Amino acid sequence: MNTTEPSLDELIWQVVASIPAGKVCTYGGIAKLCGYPNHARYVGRTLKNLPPGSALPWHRVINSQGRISFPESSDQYLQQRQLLEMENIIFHQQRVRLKDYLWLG
DNA sequence: GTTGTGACTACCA
DNA sequence: ATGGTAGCCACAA
Repeated sequence: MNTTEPSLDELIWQVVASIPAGKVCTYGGIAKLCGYPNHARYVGRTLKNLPPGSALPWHRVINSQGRISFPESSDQYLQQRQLLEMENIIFHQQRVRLKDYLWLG
């Protein structure tokens, strides 16, 4: 039997893909929208497993503190921050104001 | 089966 | 604000 039911990964991809430019969502927020409120870490793992050339706007996913979940010294941090700033998202020190940019679905 | 780990979060001092 | 901690759950070794 081939269940046409989408896997959790596919669900996550779909939700992430629907985050509008200039907005962000948290890992927990993605999980919640997928119907799995306690799977924030799974969202992170799914994004980590994305192929390099993926068209998914993975950079619009940040943590609940409004911070990028990479060490500040890493290339990944810089890349994600740059992509977000390119969408007119403003960083105050090392964080963005979720109040201004959070996408609620 | 157990253990350690992680692109997480909420809570508390 | 900042740092520590417990809870969380799928996965790899």
